[in-house]
Amino acid sequence: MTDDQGPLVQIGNLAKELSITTRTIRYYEEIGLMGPSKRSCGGVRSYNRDDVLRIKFILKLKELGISLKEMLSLADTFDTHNQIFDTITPQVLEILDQHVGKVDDKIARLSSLRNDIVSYRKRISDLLQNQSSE
Amino acid sequence: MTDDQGPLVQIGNLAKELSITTRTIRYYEEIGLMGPSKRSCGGVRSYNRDDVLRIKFILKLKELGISLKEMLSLADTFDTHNQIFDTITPQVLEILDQHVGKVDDKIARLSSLRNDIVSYRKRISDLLQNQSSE
DNA sequence: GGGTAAGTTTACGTAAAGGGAAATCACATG
DNA sequence: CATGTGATTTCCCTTTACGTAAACTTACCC
Repeated sequence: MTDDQGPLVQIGNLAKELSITTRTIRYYEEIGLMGPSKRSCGGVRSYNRDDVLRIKFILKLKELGISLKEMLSLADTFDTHNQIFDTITPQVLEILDQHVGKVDDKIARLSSLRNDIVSYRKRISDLLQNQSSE
Repeated sequence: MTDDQGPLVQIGNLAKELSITTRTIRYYEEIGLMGPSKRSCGGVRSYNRDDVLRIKFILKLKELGISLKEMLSLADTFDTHNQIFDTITPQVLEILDQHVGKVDDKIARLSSLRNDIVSYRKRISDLLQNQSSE
């Protein structure tokens, strides 16, 4: 195990690099998504390459619509094993699959909603026609 | 104009009839979607046929995914004219059209999201395959 | 040693659409 | 009259993912 995990970066620069705010990073730590970050003597947070990978992974899942809460249920597995792409992946695959299902549901609901709107629109529109011809 | 708008109904019965809670009805009044309801001497709300129609209309729009805020922008027109299906409909049609557009957008975004998830899933899955064969 | 940029914690605020509880009031009936 | 049921107002609570402010400390530069 190497304690030297590459260059350390501070929260501000990391946030800038990832186009998020420092608040977001601290929040992820706050809710337990990140585990306590290493601090310098003065208490300033610093992040190594693995930490950065982890945040990027979180952001990726978020982008795919996975909620932070859902990620938290994965966090345990995250933490028992430091290796992200080993023990974690099967569970992630499962979550992703579930999520595809959810997305499909949403799409179906929206399509049906679209039909409802269009047919309701037609009803109103017809009503308007009849009124103006009276 | 007839002041006699049919039978008056109280909030509890109305709520039951529409399968919503009394809180919801009061809430719609609270945010200005309904206008102040007529009160009996004691201050008890009562609703006539037009009020009921209006709430039903609101619920219908809500079912179609129109937010209460969007409805509020219509509320002015609602209020200047008592006739719902006369002056109001063109605006409603417009909102509905906009809404179909929004729904289409959402569907498109979800479809693209679906692709992202599936391809990300594949990447992880491949990674897992390679690792286990090493 | 002074200035200031960036870090820290703590804690409250936000949007949406109401839910739920408390305390008081209205109305009908035995 | 007492009681029970339903209505009334008012206020805080909920969820999600942070934003924002206050008050303070650290880090860095000249």
